Amino acid sequence: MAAKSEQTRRLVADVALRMFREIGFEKTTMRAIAQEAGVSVGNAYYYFASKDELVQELYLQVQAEHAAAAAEALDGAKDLSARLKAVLHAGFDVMEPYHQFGADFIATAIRPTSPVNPFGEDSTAAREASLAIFRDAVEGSVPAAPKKLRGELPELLWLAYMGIALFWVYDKSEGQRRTRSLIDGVVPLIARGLSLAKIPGVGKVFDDVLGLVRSVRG
Amino acid sequence: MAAKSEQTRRLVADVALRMFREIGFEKTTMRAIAQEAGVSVGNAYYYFASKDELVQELYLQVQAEHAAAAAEALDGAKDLSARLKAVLHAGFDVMEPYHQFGADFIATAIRPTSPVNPFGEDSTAAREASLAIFRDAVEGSVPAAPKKLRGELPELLWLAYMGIALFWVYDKSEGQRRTRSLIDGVVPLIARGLSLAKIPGVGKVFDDVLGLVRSVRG
DNA sequence: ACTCATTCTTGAACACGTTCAAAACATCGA
DNA sequence: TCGATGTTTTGAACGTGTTCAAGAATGAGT
Repeated sequence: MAAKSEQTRRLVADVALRMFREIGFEKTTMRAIAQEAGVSVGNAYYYFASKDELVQELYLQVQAEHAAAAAEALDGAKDLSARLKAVLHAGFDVMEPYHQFGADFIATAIRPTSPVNPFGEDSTAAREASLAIFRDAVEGSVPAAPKKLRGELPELLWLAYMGIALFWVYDKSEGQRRTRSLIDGVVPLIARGLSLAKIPGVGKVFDDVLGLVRSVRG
Repeated sequence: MAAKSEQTRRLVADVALRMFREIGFEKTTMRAIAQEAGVSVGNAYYYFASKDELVQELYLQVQAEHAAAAAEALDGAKDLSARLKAVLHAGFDVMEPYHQFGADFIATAIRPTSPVNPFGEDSTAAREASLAIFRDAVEGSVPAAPKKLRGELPELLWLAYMGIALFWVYDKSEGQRRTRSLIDGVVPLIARGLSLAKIPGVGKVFDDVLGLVRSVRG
């Protein structure tokens, strides 16, 4: 019966995620997870090859919630600024309960060999899902973003999102309001910056930036 | 005799740094360092409170080398592009032997509590030294950078340097030539971008970016 | 009902970073 | 020379993530 197996897996994952949230990454030892879940340590390892894989589980869940929250928040937002803010704020709303966990998460995630690494191969699916959120924000925008930028824009915005997430991890202000201000400040600037692409002298530079992005991505 | 104590400290640090370079972060265990240095584990801990502090030792050394190499490379470079390239390439020249180590270094350094965290308080001195390199590059530039940008520019360039360093860590191409291409591509774009600040419509956006940077830095 | 292969579960064991009480050593004033 | 005081060194011990040989439970085929 596959259901029983899946049940144990979910139990371990749920206990781990709750402990991550409530007592943080370091205090959530594999032994503590196992004990709390009423299984042996080895059994937890049967379902998750490493503690990192439990972090990945959290990553996937947060991302699914972000996609759902973003889709809802995008409803009714027309211009790019509003849509970007919607998507970004939705992301940090979802991440809020895990703020204290963020530091350890990033330390894990930034390692090239980590399954959670957002640039790595192991998380291609997760990255695509995350990218799709930004593609959605850009493509549904009225007025539309400059045509020549539209292809690369979601990826660049996603990259900016990673940067803001890093800022958020370091943000010790209550409720991370400094991160919220950053979003509200930077998004209109991005939108205005993009509108500059029409100016001839500026457009050339934009083209070269895009060229560089393309050549470097390979 | 203070000399003997300092001698042990240097011995441990030198052995550790060499092992970091030669066999990487994980294989360089505290026990291995101690054994190779001919001291006990506890003795290594008497001088370095954690493995991270040995990483910090490496960080300081690499940075001192960077400052020296940059100063030399800046000699004779006049315009901002040339000076920036000089400084950046000098940095990665110095870091080259530690490339495989880079991933673990960044995972350590990105943790807000780490003594090596480039944004943290423990490394204010190190960050200032690193910033000074970029200040030097900007201030000695002929023609000079736009006046209104000159204050924040070194900090922004340093930030870009951190971003390129992250790219470098992931760069698996031989000799990290993709990172070198990125530098050669992005630097002229930065220089050209800055020259756009004179265009009225663009200048306003620049001003707002600077305002945001200032308001967020606190 | 009885194999037998597969899936699941266990807990002892390993190497690691780190801590700490105790020992060894050094320095110095009397 | 002798103790007293401070500095340096030691190695066993702790808790951690992870591994693994062994056993228990399950299920399919006869």
